[in-house]
Amino acid sequence: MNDAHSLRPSDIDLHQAVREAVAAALVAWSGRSADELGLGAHPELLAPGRPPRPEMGDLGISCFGLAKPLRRAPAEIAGELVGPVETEFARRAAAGTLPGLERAAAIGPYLNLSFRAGELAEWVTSRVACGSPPYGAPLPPTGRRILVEYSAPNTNKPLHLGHVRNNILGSSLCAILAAAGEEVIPVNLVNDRGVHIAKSMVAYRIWGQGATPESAGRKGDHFVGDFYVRFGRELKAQADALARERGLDPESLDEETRRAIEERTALMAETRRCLLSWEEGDAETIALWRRMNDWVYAGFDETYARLGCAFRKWYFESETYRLGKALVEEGLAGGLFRRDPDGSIWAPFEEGDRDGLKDKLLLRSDGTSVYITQDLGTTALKFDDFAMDRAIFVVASEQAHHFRLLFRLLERLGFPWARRCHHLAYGLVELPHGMGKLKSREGRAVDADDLLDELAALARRKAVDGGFATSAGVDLDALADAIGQGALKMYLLQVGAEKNIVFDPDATIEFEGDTGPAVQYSHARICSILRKALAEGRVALDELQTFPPPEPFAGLGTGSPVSASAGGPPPARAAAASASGGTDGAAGPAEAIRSAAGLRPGRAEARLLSDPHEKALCLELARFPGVTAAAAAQLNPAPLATYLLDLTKGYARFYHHCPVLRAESEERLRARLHLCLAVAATLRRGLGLLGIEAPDAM
RNA sequence: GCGCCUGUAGCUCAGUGGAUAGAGCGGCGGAUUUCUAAUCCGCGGGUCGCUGGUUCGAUUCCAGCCAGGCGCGCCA
Repeated sequence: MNDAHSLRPSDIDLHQAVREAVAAALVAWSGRSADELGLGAHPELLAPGRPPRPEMGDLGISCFGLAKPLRRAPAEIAGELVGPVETEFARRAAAGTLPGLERAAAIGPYLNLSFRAGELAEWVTSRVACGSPPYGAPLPPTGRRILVEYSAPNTNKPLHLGHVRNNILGSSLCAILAAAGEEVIPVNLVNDRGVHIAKSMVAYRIWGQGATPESAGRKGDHFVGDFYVRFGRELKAQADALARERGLDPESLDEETRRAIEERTALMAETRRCLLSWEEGDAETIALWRRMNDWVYAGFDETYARLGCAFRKWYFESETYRLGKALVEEGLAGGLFRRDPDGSIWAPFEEGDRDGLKDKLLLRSDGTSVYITQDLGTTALKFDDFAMDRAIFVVASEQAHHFRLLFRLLERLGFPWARRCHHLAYGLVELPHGMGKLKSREGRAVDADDLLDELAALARRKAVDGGFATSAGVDLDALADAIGQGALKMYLLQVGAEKNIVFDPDATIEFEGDTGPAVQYSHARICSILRKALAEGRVALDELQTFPPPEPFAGLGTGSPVSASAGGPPPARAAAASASGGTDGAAGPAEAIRSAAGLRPGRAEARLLSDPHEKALCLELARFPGVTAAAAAQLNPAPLATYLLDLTKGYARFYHHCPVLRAESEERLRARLHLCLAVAATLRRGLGLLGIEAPDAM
């Protein structure tokens, strides 16, 4: 607890430490308080940036913002600040809280700082491994609790590409927030009732002939999805026939007419009967519904485990769809809503509402609820369950309007937490060439499992063709899946959530350049170097500093309600991370690489790191705490994804210019090993926050 | 008609109220037969959609316009 309070970001974050030091120097020099200078209100005023050319300095501070409070020209301020900054940095370097300065210089209105390379390397690498906390490990608890709802599948069909983006975004966000010290509660809200489920059930009754996923040898969610697709096909046939009976051309019906005709088919009549008997609690119908949903959950379980998604709690629409009615009645009684002559209840919005909202139906004339009614109730239920400080809904941007309405209505109903709700919208995943968006109803969706399989197969082929992963004991299947997912996740997370993505299933995903596998590859090569160093006795195992390994955020939960209630064995692929590369036993060097990420802190060898590539790499490492903090603050994994690609490029340059095992001296070898380990640890932890595995060998 | 999102290199995308706007892919030319070449180095490539405003300074903020996407009272 005390540690949590005494820890400041500047203890591990170089940029923060620099900002604080410059602020102190500025206060001392100007004789004004930080508040007078506007630093309290705008701490980013002194945020260090990167000068355009490396020879100008490692970090630069723009003095434009100081011109006004100091009533001096920016270039003058920069010039006069050089001395005080040097003094302050010298003091802090002596205390070990900052690396020493090699040079401080004003270039125009910029105050540019260069560190002594060795001290920078020592400062950064020791904090990566042994900072409190080390890079990527969870920061001390903020005391805040954040609920993140994501995935939200339907139980009539398997997950598709749209869910993949949602799941990857949602699970990564959970990991990033947890690393920032937030208590994260990942939840799933399953749409397990309604017409679409009834359609699958009707189709199964007619054509299923008592088959099961086991008897059919089909994954449960696909098994059920097949019946949903079959229903759609048969429905179209029946509707076409009906249309022809009436002398209409089935191919040229407008949507409204088609729907009207579909409603008159025998299949839809059966579907309505099914829905009704479900609502009445008919035992046979409920039993079938349970059975089919359990099949689906078993299938989801596998896919979630494979993707690394887990939930602390599952909400089911079958249990929550009646909620919200009472809130609407309450609002009506309180005069917030109005009842129309037909009995329907509405939330009125003024003409010219600030969000452009129009009157919204809350209860139909027959008293049944609509989508938003149940969401009102479900959201209230979530706050009752967890009393969280924030609720984040990871849902496609198509529903932005729905969530604006939802939050406004909750606010109107007087819930103080309504303002703490946030819709994290993400763009569509579109197919190229006007193939349209990925809706399963159109039967053209890219299936999630197929996609993962295809990527794994592609990665496997590349590994085999390229002569990779040849060492004995490598689980090629697990490795290929880790790489395929690495490619997919980095591809999706690199792009801002708000943007639509064009996804070409044929082109799939690249493995070279700015890609996940490139990052994984760098990590694997570092592991390889360390393995060799250990094997050759260049460095001893007891020189490794161990601390709890940086596991990806596990979500504190279970894969699915099925395994939750059954308390079953962990999903088959849950151990993929540890199966994906190590060639040694648990106590061997590979295990040390996994669990240990750095040499002991403060080793003098780090001071030998003076090559420009080494320095550049250290500067890149130093950005990590700030980047993860920004990702958490913005609820956006993208900055972290691009950072890891940058770090990878920095490492690759170092790798090609600075031999490690063939360094000119043993001291230098150790120093470079130290740096490599710091990079590997940072890559590993960063990848973990994106839900990407870091195999030890590729 | 209204609301929200997007518009940056041939393509896919980063980025920022400030220094000469970056990366990957694609193209071209290179790298002591490697600590794993899924790598590295070099070259070429830009009216940051258009117009105006705020500012010492705008690709970034504001307004209008253009183009594309998504949505807008009984689907979820």
